[in-house]
Amino acid sequence: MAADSTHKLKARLPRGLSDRGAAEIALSRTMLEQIRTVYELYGFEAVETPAIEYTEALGKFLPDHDRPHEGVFSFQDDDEQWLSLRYDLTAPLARYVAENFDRLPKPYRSYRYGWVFRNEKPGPGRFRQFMQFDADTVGAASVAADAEICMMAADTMERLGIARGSYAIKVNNRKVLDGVLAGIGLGGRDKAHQRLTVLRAIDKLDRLGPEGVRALLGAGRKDESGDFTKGAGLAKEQIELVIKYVLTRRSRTGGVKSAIEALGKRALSFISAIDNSPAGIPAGDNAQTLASLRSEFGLNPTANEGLDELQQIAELAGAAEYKEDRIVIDPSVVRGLEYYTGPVYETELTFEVKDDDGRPVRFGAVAGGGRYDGLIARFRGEPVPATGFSIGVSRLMAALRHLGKGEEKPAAGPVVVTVFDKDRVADYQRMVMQLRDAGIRAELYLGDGRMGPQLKYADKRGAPCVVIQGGDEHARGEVQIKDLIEGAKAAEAIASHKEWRETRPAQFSVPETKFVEAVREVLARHGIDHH
RNA sequence: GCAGCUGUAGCUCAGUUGGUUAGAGCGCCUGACUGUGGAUCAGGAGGUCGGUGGUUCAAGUCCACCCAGCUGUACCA
Repeated sequence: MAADSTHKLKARLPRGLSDRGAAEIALSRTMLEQIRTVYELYGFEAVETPAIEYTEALGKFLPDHDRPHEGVFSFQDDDEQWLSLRYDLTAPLARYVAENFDRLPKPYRSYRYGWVFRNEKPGPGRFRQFMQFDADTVGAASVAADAEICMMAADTMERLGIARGSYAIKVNNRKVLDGVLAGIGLGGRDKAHQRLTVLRAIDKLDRLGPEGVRALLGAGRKDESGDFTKGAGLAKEQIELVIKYVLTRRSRTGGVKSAIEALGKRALSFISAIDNSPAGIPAGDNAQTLASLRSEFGLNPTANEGLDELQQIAELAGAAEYKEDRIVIDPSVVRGLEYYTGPVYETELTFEVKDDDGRPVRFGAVAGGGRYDGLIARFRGEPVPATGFSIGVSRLMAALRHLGKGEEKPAAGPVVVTVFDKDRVADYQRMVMQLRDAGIRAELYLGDGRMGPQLKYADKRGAPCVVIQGGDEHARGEVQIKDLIEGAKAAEAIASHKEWRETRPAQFSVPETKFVEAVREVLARHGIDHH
């Protein structure tokens, strides 16, 4: 392509993807580290699989016809086999476990994180490439495994600095849903499509409210843009039963005092304060919820089985002091319409997040999971019970970033050693090395320019201080150290440029032999880490 | 995918009922200030007005189609 100045290439990022800068990477690294710490504490071990799998291994979406299923990034290998970028970490884990089944300890407890890809419409907290962090227990049929994962989810949120009450681990069971639907005459193979429509409607309770769900269960619903969604076409009594079921959870509303507390870590420090906006906390009384569900729907054996499991989870969690302010039974949780077979859970943030224009932003669940006893069986022919969950790190991070109201404090930059005299670059380089040997981030100014541009550069880099040695200092065996942070403060009181330059605020001279020590003191004064 | 709204400088926006050479603030660069980041002042660079076609003597402005973004909705393994 010719470098034609009138038709230059437009630099642009494909939508749904994002570049990340230093501050974001630092935050991400901290979050991953904190999640990992909790998972390790629970005894899970690390495992990693590649981003690409055979398409057939990822699910039922084989690229039939000529083109692969939309939503998945797929391509053909040399041998014409279809490959796809993974769209979650669960299907690849199932492949890995099935392939290495004989040598893995059972139950096999593992965690992994990585990028996953979905080719769908992006939105707030929805990306085409995003990071997930999963933990799974394979080979344990006991609901104790599910209960443990719910507790771990709660621990993880708190470890990430999200205060109790500002998140909720909501639990439900697919068997209860199935039982309830069978109870209103939606059992059986021929009603599968209608069942799906009902489940989708239930899933929208948070977003549309009971009235919206009612409409979707009946004739249909018209949204605010005038678009119409066809409903499930249920009769009045059926609708009321489903609504009754969905609203069984006793929710109460309360204010969130401080959603984010004790973030401590510097990488998270840009998250300043959040609104004290009241938010609905999906609290409730699990025992009451269960009792109501049982009296209404317990006659159905499938539902009853699911309720037993939910009860065990609630009891196990409760015995470990994980009460309803953390883990709450919520009949409206549907999740993963396809492969979940028993308990399902999702984590929601209960505080409101607003965008730059002050409008509320809906992020949806930041983590989710459940029991998928059938997934590994696809590879092995024998049922292998498994349960796990996944944190949407990218979405969670997007939500937390929105709380920061845009102000991101970049991490401190390196100490910049300026080049005063071009003939003495070697000397300056040696000073840089002395700083580095002392464990201090440092760099030589590598650009061209006089002192002005060099200091401007240091300022832009967030350098805590610069080192200057001109001819005069050199002759005296001294170096100048300029504290840029202190200097910026002093500048507020200085009005004239002349005075500004002559006073040289926050700048001092030290003997050459002591300059590393002096730099170290400046860093310590500003609380900047170094070895 | 469907629907609504929006596209003017790097960013936020103004631009009269269609009328000379399309503006402002912020940001960026240069200088005042030849050994010093800020502030102030002066100057400068930066636009095929999202694209294409049409109506008109004349289009940033009106019309059609396309593209992109935002919001809602659908789908989401």
